[in-house]
Amino acid sequence: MNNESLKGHLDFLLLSVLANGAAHGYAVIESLRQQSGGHFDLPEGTIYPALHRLEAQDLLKSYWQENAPRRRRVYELTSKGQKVLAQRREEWQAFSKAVNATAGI
Amino acid sequence: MNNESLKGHLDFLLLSVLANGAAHGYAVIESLRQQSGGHFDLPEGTIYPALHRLEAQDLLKSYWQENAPRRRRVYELTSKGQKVLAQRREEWQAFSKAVNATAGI
DNA sequence: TCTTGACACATAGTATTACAAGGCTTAGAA
DNA sequence: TTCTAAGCCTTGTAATACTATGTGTCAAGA
Repeated sequence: MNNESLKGHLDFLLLSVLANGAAHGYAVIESLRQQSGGHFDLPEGTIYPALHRLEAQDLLKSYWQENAPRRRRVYELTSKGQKVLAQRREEWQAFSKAVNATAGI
Repeated sequence: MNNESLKGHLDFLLLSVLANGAAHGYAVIESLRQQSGGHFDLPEGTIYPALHRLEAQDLLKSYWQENAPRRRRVYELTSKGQKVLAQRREEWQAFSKAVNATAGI
């Protein structure tokens, strides 16, 4: 939420959300909020730069959606993004397991 | 490890380790390595500043250990530190639960 | 003896990051 | 018309873990 705990995990979350299907930035924010049970209510200044970063790393590709009531840039996973997502998933599980073990949980 | 995933969680780990008993910096590094199954092998440049930070926040107190073969600064939890640890523990559990829910784990 | 490595502490500087704060546009409701 | 939500963007900032480097002690081996 309002602390530093998200750092280093945001990319994993974004890739996870987009693994459910292509979506534009505002929808990603919505999905994050809903799927996390309201825990991740992230500002646009967090999401948009992160999406740009992931696209620059070839983990996402994007296009302007035509025939939409408002202009929307839609993002979707690349094949590289899918591989990296699988990797990030394992890293997250190893990380959380290690934290739990250290904390006696 | 070598990425940013630790950010915001290191304090929780340090408090957790010291909840098992007072220890000096080098021993904290050892405990972190062992309790995490080798996952957290953190350099001294990470640990010492973090311990100082926690002490500055009154979550730890420290003293130079006398009659030791080498000079050691021993850290232990304050009562405030214990309370904050319990709080951090809940935050971690809520956070990891939210990540898992978002990622479909 | 000399050297290597483990033990033990410390700090200055760096890169990365999430976020705050602001700005822009458009559609639909009040 | 006015307002709000949708939708995108960027600049600057604070916090953080880490790299690199320095200090010194001690034990063991070459």
